[in-house]
Amino acid sequence: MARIVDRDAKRQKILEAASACFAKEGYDATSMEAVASAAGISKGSLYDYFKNKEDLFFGVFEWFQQLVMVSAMARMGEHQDARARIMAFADAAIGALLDHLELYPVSLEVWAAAAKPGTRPRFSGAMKNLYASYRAELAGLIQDAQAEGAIRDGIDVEATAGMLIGAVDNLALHYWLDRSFDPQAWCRSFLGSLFDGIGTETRKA
Amino acid sequence: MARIVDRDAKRQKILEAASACFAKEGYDATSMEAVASAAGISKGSLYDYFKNKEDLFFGVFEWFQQLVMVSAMARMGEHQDARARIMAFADAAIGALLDHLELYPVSLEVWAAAAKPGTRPRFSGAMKNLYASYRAELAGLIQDAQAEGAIRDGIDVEATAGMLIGAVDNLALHYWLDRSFDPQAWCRSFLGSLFDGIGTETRKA
DNA sequence: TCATTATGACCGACTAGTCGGTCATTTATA
DNA sequence: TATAAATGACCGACTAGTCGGTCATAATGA
Repeated sequence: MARIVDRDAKRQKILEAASACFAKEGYDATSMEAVASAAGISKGSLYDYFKNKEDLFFGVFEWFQQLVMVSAMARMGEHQDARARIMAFADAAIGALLDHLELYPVSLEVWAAAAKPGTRPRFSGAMKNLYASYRAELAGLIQDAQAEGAIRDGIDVEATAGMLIGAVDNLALHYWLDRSFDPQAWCRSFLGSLFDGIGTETRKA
Repeated sequence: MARIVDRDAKRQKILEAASACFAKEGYDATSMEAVASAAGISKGSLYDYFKNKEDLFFGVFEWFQQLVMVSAMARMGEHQDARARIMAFADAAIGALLDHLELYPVSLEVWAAAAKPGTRPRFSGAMKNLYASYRAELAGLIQDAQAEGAIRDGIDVEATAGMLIGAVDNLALHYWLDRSFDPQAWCRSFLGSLFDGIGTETRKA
């Protein structure tokens, strides 16, 4: 039997196999034996690549995170218009999550891990960073739009970015749960409303 | 030892004790022995009140859900203005979640349970219903506002309600993770932006 | 080139412990 | 005493992580 020489490639393969297991069965219900078997190696070998189960799962989380990021990047195009850039950002984020919807349960398990005392700091810290970076990205786009005169001054940029990121994240969650609506359409429609306002009273300034 | 006569009261007590355990340690890390001990009974008695661990956890979920609902109701006041009613609805929802923030991890565990094959239908179904009812409630308020002329026609009511509910839910999640911002302020500011619009171009119609 | 040695990937049986759930027994009440 | 409630010892199934050992390949050197 050919011996594997590329450790990184093998690590990747394990992460892929593990992500499928974790997504399908959940963290606790996934045994290291099952992951090893899915990756086509033995349990002992698994421990040559990952210190323990938590490390393996954290690796899966990082891998998934990057997968989504890459998908999102690929979906973002060039846009002159600031408003179009914000739309594209939201579209890309949702699209990227939909691209890998079958792995979405991994995120749910990460949240659960962030709630457990043992793994809390590691996972909650990572989540905090992840959301902060998305928020900062969107906040930057909003400020650009303000500079271009497409979005008015006087709005709370942080709050707007935070709420929108939250809404988009939640959208993926609900779509995973219920496929009876079109998340992209919801998001576009909602962003349109946000830009134009849903109220009938005359807007100030 | 005084005999407990009120089975329902005892059930309540168990649910309270169990919710604290599940919130603190997570579902899998919480043993039935630990719950029994926290409730001041023996493990065997626990099984007189709940068929198995999953049932106990589902009971905790329902209990928590109701707790939040009651909190939210208590926070909703009477408002003539449709816009104020929507603001109050969001305020009440967030406030209610903050009232019981220490139990929030239970929600995370419910999501994780919804991702596991064994418990998926039961928990994902319950979540679906829960969000659908919140969405319907908010959609109703928006339609009322339209009827009153406070919100313009032509917006996608379902999408708006869904996105807002998602944003609010996510807000609680992030506040649980990171206490460095004021969720109520974010939400009010965001709703203000949504009513008035953040764009500078003249709104149609 | 070929024999010797070193490397480390790979394996899977094994340890040591956990925990959900049961049930024969005990305890308390009416 | 009869009945209902409460108990906790016990069981069986399961699994994270370990470790001694194997062997294909790479490195070395004569």
